[in-house]
Amino acid sequence: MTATGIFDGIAPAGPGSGPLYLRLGRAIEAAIDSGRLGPGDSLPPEREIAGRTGLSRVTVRKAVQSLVLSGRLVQRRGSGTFVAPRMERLEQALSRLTSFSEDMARRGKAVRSVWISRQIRLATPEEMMALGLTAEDRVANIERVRHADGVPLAIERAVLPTAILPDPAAVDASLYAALAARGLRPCRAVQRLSATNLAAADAALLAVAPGAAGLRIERISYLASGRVVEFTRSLYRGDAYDFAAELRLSDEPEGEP
Amino acid sequence: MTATGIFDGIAPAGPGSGPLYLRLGRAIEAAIDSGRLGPGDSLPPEREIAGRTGLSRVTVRKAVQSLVLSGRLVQRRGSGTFVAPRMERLEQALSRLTSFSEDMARRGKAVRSVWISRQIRLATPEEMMALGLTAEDRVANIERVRHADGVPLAIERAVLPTAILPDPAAVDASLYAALAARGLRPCRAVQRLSATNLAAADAALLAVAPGAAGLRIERISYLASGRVVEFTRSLYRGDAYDFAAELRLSDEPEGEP
DNA sequence: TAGTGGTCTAGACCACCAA
DNA sequence: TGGTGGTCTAGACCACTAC
Repeated sequence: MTATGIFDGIAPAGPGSGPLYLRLGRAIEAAIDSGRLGPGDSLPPEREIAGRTGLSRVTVRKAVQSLVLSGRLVQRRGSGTFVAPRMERLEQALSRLTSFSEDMARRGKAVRSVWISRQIRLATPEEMMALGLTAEDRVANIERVRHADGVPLAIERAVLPTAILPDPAAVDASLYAALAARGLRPCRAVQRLSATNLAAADAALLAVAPGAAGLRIERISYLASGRVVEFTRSLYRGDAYDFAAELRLSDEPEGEP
Repeated sequence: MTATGIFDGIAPAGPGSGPLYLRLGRAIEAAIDSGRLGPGDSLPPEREIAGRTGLSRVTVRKAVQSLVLSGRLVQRRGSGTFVAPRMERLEQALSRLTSFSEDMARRGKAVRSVWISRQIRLATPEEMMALGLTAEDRVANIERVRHADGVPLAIERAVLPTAILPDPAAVDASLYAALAARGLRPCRAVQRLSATNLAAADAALLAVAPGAAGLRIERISYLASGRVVEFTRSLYRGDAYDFAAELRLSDEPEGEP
């Protein structure tokens, strides 16, 4: 379906205000919001939009780019530009220490991991800090892209002391399962979340546009003894994940117990 | 300071691989990482970079734009392009129900709120769902930009049943203080976090580039009685905030206690 | 007033995909 | 092979800032 009439009133003399690329962007977005363009529908070729609106192709591309960035459109070279399919957002509790594999299994999703790296190497200064190691210590480094039902959802880069995980190749689908087999499953973790624009390389791994918003999560996990188990830096697709947290009013002053 | 020699090896015949705008972007980023360009330093004008590298200004702008998006550069029209100042990241606990004002006061920050809107209006369908209202019910709508030490950090859009807050104009610096004065301070809340690219309007309110990553937080707060107090949708600057959460292994099935 | 970033154009070539 | 998006250019005008 190629909606007609969406591109009226964009021309320099037309109504609306502000830069032309913003006006065109709003017009396309309105067409999606109103349902005149539905998920999977194709937009006309950039050259045709340019012709119809009287704009240059550069300007059309600038308008489209902003919508690609915000995840409303998808572009495929050699194929076309399409309205992005409705993305089902996955919700994850922020207070329970679960593993990705178990989490997805509970939802009935087919999990797949694409390995980026699985090796033993020296710890970086940041990792030494997090894991409490020295410059001579080595770490098991595990990096993978997590998929659920074929959709890449997250990049996970974990480092563990070799004392905890001597052989990273032993990790199959679930890191926590491998740890549990050794009796070293963490029972507590501290996480830090922030939002970031995905760099080109990470964006490619997650099949989103460079610069798309992602959730960066750093997690340090501990055994009951207080020993550090893992230091994991993950990048989640911003359009695919919701993290849920429950807050309680605490009158106690902050500080170590 | 205007570093020289940063722009070598960018020309079409030069080394490196991939699109020219990516090569130039990497070169500038490397100059920042290596310290040859420090916070506050200015880049040469776009036209000069174009001249030195043999690229067109459009290509130079594309390279610079990606760094502006990721927050490494700041552009000021009529003035120039500068390396972004180091941003101090604020950390906030995700398990404690605190108010922005109190949180910042505890850190010794000067808090300021810029009001966007303060009104009584009908509830939208989404707000009816969240607050448990009907189509006839009205809500107090409070929208403001939160600043700490002069830096815009978050956009906060709260709606409350008029039964809870009959007069939104009574809210001064702190919403929670106003509620506490009426004996209606929430003691529990459920939050959902996700990452998103900030739309142009929101980005402008937060003084970041359009498309920059932001953290979207939806919060529904409750009284001890279970009555809903507020439904708040906030957008936090991705470059300014870290949210911290502690996770525990829970073997119990999920559900209400 | 001079210089900066912001917008816009017309046209070109390349890489990729589908028929 | 024809059409699509991806990259790139040279040049123009505007809006704003600093002086």
